[in-house]
Amino acid sequence: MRKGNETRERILDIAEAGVLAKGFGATSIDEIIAEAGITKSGFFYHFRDKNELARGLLSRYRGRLEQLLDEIFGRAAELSDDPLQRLLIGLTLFAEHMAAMPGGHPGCLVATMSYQDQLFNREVRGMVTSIVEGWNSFFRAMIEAIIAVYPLREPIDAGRLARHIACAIDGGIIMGKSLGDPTVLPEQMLMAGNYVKLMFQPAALHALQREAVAA
Amino acid sequence: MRKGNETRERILDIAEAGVLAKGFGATSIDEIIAEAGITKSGFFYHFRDKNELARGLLSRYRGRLEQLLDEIFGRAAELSDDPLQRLLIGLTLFAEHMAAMPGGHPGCLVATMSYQDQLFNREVRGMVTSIVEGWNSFFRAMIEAIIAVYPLREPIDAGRLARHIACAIDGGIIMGKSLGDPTVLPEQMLMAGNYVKLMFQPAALHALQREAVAA
DNA sequence: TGTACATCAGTGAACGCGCGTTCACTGATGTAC
DNA sequence: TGTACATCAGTGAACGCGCGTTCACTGATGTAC
Repeated sequence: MRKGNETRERILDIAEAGVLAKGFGATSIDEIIAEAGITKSGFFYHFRDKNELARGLLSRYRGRLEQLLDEIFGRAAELSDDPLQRLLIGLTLFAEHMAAMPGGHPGCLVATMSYQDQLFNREVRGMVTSIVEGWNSFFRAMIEAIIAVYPLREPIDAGRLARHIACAIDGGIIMGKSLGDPTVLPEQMLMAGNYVKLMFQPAALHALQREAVAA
Repeated sequence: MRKGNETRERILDIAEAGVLAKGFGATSIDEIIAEAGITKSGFFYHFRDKNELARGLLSRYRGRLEQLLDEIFGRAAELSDDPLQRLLIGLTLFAEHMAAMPGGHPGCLVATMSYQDQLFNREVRGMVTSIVEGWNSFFRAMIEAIIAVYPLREPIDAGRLARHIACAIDGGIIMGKSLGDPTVLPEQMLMAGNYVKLMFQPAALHALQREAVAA
């Protein structure tokens, strides 16, 4: 019987929507089971307690995020060999993907949950931290690849720039939500890409500058 | 008797700490009054219900934020006449202010509350939106002042750039919280300043470029 | 192929606790005459 | 200056509801021999 897994996924879907709309604490088990059409004991068959629901939500979220990033930046890698172009194309595709979502991006589970972390046990809090770290190191690796190809006079701190991209995206999710404006997130993804471009393109201009000085 | 107002402020202080740590829904009135050393009825004397507590929290937060921005960017205005320098100096002072806070910045009330907005009535939700809009238009005004002084060939969208600064800061708050690293927020404030600098400084380089082409 | 047993995917009822809210009351301070 | 009344800043007890969790039980499917 595969029916159990299907119910589990349905519970997670309903819970995720609730958490994104109201926060984890305000999303009650009663509410979830009413929408899922099962009894409370049915819920506890799938999740031993509410912390395990949080874990389930986060691990599924992590998986989906990784898959999405792989798809999008994999496609970007097909379109260009240059690591700078790959990042820029990837961010553009990412922005288009978000813009195409009906009603805008649903919001970032991790952001919500990191604001309610007192509600969780140590294990769940550790998951939140490690997802954020993974998100950062994904962008960091891309930036280091760019640095390897575009040698610069002034060193660029890859960690800072990677965190900046991630922060702009997280901030874009929150602001989009606060303002009820789904265009903020894709716009800010493009802004982050433009920042990276500006940080690396001056290298070309500096070359021009040297020529001008020499002439 | 001024004692009432003092108690009200104490309630708000305690509630604010709770909301930043756990979210609004998870911060109970029982918990607040236990720490404040009053009874539950004492709480309801000051706030007719929990929505009014949210309103009180947000209006105090707005006032404090405005005051802080006035101080910091007022100081920046004393230090330079140039609108670009003012923004850069202001963001640097802001970053230093945040870095100096013991244990890092406590986090952004508005970000937390915008994720739990189903918990509030229409009035409170409107406050959240208007605070975010105010935050954006503050930076927007500064950027428009820069644009007025630094004429550019390609127009820069002041709204986007203003939102980018705000998003980077909000994202920095969240990421700092998730990672337990208080250096992320000041770092990202400086990164936002650097972005603005890069967007305006190429103007000088473009002039060089034209010369090089002409030569 | 039939029977015995195990596992899966739940049901139904009850639990105690903590939540936000209400209500009638009170003692200390402020104000009018 | 004294008295009457009003307002301020709360107290204390009770309310009903919704919450997460537990427990004994069950009927349908899968597996071993």
